[in-house]
Amino acid sequence: MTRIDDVARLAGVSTATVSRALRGLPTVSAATRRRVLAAAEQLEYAVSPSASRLAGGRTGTIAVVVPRITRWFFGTVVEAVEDFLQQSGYDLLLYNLGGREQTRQRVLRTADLHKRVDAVMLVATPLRPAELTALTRLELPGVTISSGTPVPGWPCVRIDDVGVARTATRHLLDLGHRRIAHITGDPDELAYTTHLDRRRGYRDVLRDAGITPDPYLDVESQFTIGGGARATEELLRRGDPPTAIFAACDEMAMGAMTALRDAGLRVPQDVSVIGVDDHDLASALGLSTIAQPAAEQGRLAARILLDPLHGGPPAPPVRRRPDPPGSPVILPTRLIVRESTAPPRAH
Amino acid sequence: MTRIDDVARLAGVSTATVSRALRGLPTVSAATRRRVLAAAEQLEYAVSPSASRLAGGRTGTIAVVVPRITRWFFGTVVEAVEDFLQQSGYDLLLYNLGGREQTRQRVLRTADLHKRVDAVMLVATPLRPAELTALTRLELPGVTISSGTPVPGWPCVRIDDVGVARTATRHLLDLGHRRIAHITGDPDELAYTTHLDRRRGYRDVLRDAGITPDPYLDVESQFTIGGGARATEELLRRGDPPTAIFAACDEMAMGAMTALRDAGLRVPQDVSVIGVDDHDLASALGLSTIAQPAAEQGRLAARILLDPLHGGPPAPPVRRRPDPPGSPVILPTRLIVRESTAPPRAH
DNA sequence: CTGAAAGCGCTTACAG
DNA sequence: CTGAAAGCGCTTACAG
Repeated sequence: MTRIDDVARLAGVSTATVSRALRGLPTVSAATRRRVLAAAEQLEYAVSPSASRLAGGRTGTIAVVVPRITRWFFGTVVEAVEDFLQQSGYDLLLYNLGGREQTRQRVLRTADLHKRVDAVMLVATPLRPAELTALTRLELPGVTISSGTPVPGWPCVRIDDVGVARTATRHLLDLGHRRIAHITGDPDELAYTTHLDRRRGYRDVLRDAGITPDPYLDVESQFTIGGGARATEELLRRGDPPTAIFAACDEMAMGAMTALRDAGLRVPQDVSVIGVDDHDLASALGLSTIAQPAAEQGRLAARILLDPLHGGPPAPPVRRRPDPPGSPVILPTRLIVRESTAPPRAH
Repeated sequence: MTRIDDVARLAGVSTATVSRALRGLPTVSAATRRRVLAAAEQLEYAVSPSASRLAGGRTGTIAVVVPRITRWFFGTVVEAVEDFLQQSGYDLLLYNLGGREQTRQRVLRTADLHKRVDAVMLVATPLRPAELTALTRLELPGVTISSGTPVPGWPCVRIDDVGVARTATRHLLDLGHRRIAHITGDPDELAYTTHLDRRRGYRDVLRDAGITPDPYLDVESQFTIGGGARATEELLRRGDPPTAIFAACDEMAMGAMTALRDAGLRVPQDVSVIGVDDHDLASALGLSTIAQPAAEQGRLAARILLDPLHGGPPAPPVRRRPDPPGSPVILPTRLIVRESTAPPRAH
């Protein structure tokens, strides 16, 4: 493999100059830069990341932590982030927690993390108090997406989860529903707030309409298709089924549709169903939903993260954001009405 | 951050000994090892990957290249691979091609890759001749999953795509169908063989049954839900619809079910549908399919890749597999009959 | 705008 | 089983 001194020799300059020219630093004359680039091209030179990182103190790598890459939201976010990082010349180090305690500890072993990446993106990953303390002490730049623990100094990109639930529930009320159930996920997980926020929005709107939220119509399970199915079966088992179900995500809504069908109930004639996300399959299934911009959240978070990291043209390594940002960036969501929601049948 | 000499000082040994003890090399006395580990623990020492990589010549990183992480098969594979690598102490560098020429070039810029990772896993990513040549010259260890270009010296983990198609088609024939359509994906992509293999199995079985494959019943689109829907719409537009559709993957099958429903046709009463994968949603939708072990393929491929990489306990860096493996490892698949396939209605 | 030299934090022969 | 020393391939003050 060609090294930097091969390029330096061919271009007739020092290795320091090659380094500067290749990184686009402004302190290199146009003529010299041209010669260096030509030499590098000719020798098919690629910088050694290990050497560059050791000498420069930057890793050029971003850690992206997600609960489960196979869930629609996280896959979509990662795809968008990877795209952005790739174009910016950063590597993406993927951590898929997958509910494994061991992985979790490895990721949040902060000394490990600190020497491995320049910044961290935490997607819907709530932190335990000890983890938060350790991470904060690191002074690594970072960004969070979606609900989770706010990390001091880290910007946050998300949607308005309470608002989303309000919109969904109001849509069902507007159609004339009164017995509206809610199914949601992950009660056992850490300090997730997504399911709490969405439940809050649901209850608030019911109360505004003069309806007392009925605990019997509120079932927790997992944020998956199977979780939605199980929650719905539980709902049906309790007797006196609702005329509408607000599922905390589309995957759960799909599970609900299946469980309803299996129970001989038709959607929307017998029971209306609405979810949250606008999953790829939602339109195929005719599922009404509150669309959230997943890719956009990933892209924006990546942009925010890299912006201070670059620290301007001469790119001195910046170890933390100059101005710790305040409130989260809230991206808009919108109601999409499809075939899975309709007025309840007359009594 | 603590460095190796901090640990050495506390333990009262040289940095060389710390290095050996921490990596578990056998040439360290038990007592010394204990002291080193205690010191490292006490100082919360974590090795610097950059320094270690530069000095050791190994990156401890595996590149995983997938077409689109958001597609079921690839997400599931990546999750399994990440799990395995994580447990083995390797980092996973994710490359999501996403049809972007630019990313593709960056990934397959071999000098870049060589300095960045110890090995490569190529998932369903066919190579252009120039890419194959460059990659082969690198002498990097690697493994491929699913169809794609065989790389000399790289093992391959996959399923029998021809066999899968045969089983699916035969299932439809056994039910009594004669007008069986096939919808598949990615004709524009590079030298994919998946769609070719599956088409071959489909045609072979038809011919065995004395049926001449009808090009009018064979539509190409994309390997996605939308692709399946579009292919099916095209099929219906051509008139005289089939009584059954064999879709090259479950996502296309789901799109087909939607398109059929939109056209006022019922599944399976009017048209039977079968896919390939056993996607998470397949059982929810009652979709008959040929199940393939996606996670298992990822896990196995990771194991194969790391096995020679470790090269035994003393772990000297091995640059290529000792014995270039021969034929691919073929994992079993199985027919799962659900509600989307049934005998055709009597004429 | 450019170069010589030090240094980033490890691992690896080599010697004992 | 252990240590002293060289070296991995860059980047960064520092000096000019």
